[in-house]
Amino acid sequence: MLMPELPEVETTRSGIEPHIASQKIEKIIIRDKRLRWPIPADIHQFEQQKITNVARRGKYLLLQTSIGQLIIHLGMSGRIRILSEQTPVNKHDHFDITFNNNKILRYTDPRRFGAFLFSTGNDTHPLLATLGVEPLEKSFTARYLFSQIQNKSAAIKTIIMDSKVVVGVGNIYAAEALFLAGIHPLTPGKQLSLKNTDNLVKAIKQILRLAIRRGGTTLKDFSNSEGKPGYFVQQLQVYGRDGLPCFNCQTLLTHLLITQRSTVFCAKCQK
DNA sequence: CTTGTCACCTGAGCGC
DNA sequence: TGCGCTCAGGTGACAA
Repeated sequence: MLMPELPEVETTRSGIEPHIASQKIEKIIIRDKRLRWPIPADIHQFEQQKITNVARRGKYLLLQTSIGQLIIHLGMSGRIRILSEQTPVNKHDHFDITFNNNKILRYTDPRRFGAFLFSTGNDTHPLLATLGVEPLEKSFTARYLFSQIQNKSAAIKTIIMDSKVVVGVGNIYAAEALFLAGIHPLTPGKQLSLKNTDNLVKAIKQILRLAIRRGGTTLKDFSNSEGKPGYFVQQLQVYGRDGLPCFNCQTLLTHLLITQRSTVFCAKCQK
């Protein structure tokens, strides 16, 4: 099973949007408040509020209303489904948001690394305040990333996974983007040329867009009770392929730990 | 400021 | 059949 990265979160966002946009929250049912942070008791103030927008910032899902927004993070094993009200509750179903159209948004998360929080008024939640740029927006340019890596000796893989620099690039797509760009994951940030930085930015955008397109087709059953995540596995070039031949040059792929994260790359294609 | 390390949590997969 | 071990990983907290 793979973790929800930005493409999976975006696919979830676009999948739930038609079911809950403009709907009124009837009730918030909390079965286990012990997520990464305890679910705040006063989150119930969002009951009777209408969802005005279903947005995403990085890997955070934002259910917006006129009094503020509900913030959902899927962590590593979180999943959201839209179900009918009588669907039986299973282990790890930690909260429901019920709507006046008789649908419920059910959050399931075995590892409880996710979050269910909120902010009110015009406040920016502290978790969202320090986030960097969205990788798929125009503001994520070669020049921007180049300026961010100038004084950094950290591995480029670590830098692109830093949410203060750019959001939504997790371990899987970081490895894939570096392969696509032909860049060695350990390259110190400051050593990247502007040209290589440009290649990397393009690779990140390309890999995320492709994954979102895939998700759009393979995840579309997320709203039924099976809710099987259909990820991007069949497209992965390096992630999880340690010791297997590079699809490009047949060299056996190399495994490395970079800041405690498993990293696979091709020593021949990535310099 | 940067950089590195750890904790949180549970299920899957494996060796024995 | 089942026990115990390791691994997976987003991200905040904290140390250096």
